[in-house]
Amino acid sequence: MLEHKNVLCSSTKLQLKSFNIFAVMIKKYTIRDIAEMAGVSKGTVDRVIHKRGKVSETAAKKVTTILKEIDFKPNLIARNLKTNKTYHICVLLPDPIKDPYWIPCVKGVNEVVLELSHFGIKIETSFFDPTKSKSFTAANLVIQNNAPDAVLLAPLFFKEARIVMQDYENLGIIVSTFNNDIESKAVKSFIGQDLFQSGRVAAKLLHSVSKTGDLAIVHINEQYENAVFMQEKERGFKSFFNELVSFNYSVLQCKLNQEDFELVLTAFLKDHPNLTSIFVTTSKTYLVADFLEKNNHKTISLVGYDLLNENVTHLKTGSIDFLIHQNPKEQTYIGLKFLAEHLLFEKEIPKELLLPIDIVNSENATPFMRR
Amino acid sequence: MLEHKNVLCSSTKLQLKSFNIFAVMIKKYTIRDIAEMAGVSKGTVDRVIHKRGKVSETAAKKVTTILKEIDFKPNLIARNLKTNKTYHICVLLPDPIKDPYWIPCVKGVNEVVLELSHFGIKIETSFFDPTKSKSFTAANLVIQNNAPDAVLLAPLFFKEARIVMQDYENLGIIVSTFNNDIESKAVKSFIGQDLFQSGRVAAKLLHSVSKTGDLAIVHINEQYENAVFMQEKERGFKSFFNELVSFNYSVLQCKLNQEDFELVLTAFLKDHPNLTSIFVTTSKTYLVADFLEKNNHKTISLVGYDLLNENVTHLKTGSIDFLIHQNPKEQTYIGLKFLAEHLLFEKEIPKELLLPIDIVNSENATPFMRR
DNA sequence: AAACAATTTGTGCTCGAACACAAAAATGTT
DNA sequence: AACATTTTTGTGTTCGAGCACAAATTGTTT
Repeated sequence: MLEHKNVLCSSTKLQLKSFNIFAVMIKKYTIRDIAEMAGVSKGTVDRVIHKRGKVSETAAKKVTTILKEIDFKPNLIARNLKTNKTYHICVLLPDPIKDPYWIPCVKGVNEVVLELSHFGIKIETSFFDPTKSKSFTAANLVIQNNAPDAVLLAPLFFKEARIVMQDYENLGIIVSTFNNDIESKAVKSFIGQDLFQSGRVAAKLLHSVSKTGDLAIVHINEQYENAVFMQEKERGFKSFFNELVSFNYSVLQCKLNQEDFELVLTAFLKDHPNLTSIFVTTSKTYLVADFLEKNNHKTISLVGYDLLNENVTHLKTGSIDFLIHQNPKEQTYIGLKFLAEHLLFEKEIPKELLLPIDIVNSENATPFMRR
Repeated sequence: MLEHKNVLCSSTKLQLKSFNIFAVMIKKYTIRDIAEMAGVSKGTVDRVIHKRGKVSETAAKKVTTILKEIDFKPNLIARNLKTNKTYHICVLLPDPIKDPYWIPCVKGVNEVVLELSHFGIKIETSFFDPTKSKSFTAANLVIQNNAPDAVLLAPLFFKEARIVMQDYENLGIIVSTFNNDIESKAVKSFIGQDLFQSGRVAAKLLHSVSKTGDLAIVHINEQYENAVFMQEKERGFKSFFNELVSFNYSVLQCKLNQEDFELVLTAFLKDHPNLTSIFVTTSKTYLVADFLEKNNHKTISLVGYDLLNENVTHLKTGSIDFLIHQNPKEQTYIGLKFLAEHLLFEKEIPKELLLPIDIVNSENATPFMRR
């Protein structure tokens, strides 16, 4: 049924000489066709295709030859109609109430649900507390008891996630991850961004905004979640300036918590009067922006992460220069769709898909948020 | 078959109390079910659904009531299997040999072809000369003679496109456009970017790189193609600086052709020694970058369009500061997929979809190009 | 060679919607 | 009332793959 003709027109002259580059008019073979060609019944062909055995060697050989020869692709529509099977996928997300970064993921899930509504796909979403690794482990236990066909999750806790992955593998449950790569061969697929490169993007942005003065990398709430992943961004950020010839300013580091925030940051800024740029490695960028705005540090450039409403507000008033969009919705959408299509149509899932690192300023924020 | 359960866990305590927010376990009704419920035969139900007539008022009413009550959705898999119809879509692109900007579009088309390979969709691509409006018109004539079910095209020539659209409408052929919006109600759908906003993004980028000095908008090869669309970018660009309080530099304009390029640009730069920023409104940005590099104008910031290899090279050497990615591949992909899903599954197509305006610097270019 | 078991092969029904055609009911004509 | 005509309704087959079960073939034992 797949047909794709490519017609080129030699457009130097007005007259259109259209000819085919490749005219794929693939004859659609059915199991019955193959049966006839091989001189057997469709039952036999079916047995060969599904390796159900109970086929004599001679018959098997005849059928396999023809199968290969014509590159037989079964009609998935018909298969789907017959089997009428419902696949079960669980999605595990950090609770969006605790961290609004994850809100768009729910939308991504819903989009897949809508798109695949004619097919037998049951999707169940559950949440864990992004500040508590035990909540993550417990949530995975619940899912494992549900025995779904596949799972999509954001493995916020590196160590715990790697352990949990083993259980899934033993249970024969396919797992895809997104947002954070835990580099486990037990995961089928990872959808996310290159965090090292993401740090380099931030570095380049700050460097193009201001060429002089010291820079600071700010980590917020590093004790929970994401520690490994923040470091990756830091490494990328530093690598950019290391490669920069004739760069003679400092790249500093500053760790903040939401509790002692103001105190520590005030002290830090006092210690480093030459500071012109700040890179915040999390979506909590607005906290720093709030602070800079209140304390009238208008000259400091700021780059951070994610299109939370608070961040975008600061982007528009100018207290944040750029945001890097990690596109959690798209990550979820793609990860889930891959799983569904794998179950339904036996599509191959890429081991890793790195999405583009989106740069956002005051003028292009809206369409990203609307999507 | 559509099922989506949402399980929330009150994650303040470790114990997971999971409960359903909405458990959509939609009972899948078949035509036969409805027939039974209405006390008629499946043939009658079928006639009602397809408005084939030949049904008594009483029977029709009974069926319609139930149909509405349970919000009946026919099994599209079964329908597709039965009808076994092949839909025909034509894609018309500017010849990528004449303008490499369009190369990614072909990849976008191929992706749809692959994804929908199990369904009856025949896609035919043809090209026209982007420098000759007559070539565009002629190509559309060829397509109209082919009588496809739907057409996706990039209407580079505003006036000619609006005329051609009428013919399609009269022939009952669905047309979607991408890249350029010709604002005709004869087109089913437009996929693209907000060009006005795109100009504003460029303005903001140049403003964050250098706060002082005059700026120039450079149009290249305006006589062919795109004139209307370049102006839209210009308007956006200017609007940004008009809104900027205490901005007292000039926003100049400069029109170039590939023939007299060096001469005119040399003269222009001599005339405006305070120039610090250039905005090129087309993918030919590399021409300006080449010039600036050769003539040692290192201090001038440059923002332009599209991830052509030549442009990206300049991005990495630093002679282009930012590129705006118009994402032609994604535009084609989405436009085509919408059409296919509309034909196959009667999905609604949005009248307009504006994709995000992607900002690209030296550090995030690669993943955009790989996709 | 008959009787039986084991293996191989073929047939026919199913999934749900579409549609052709046959059957039945309603209406019209004499 | 008898028959023709039109309108309405019901039945059965099809699409292609999957699978249960029946039929046919081969092999083994006495």
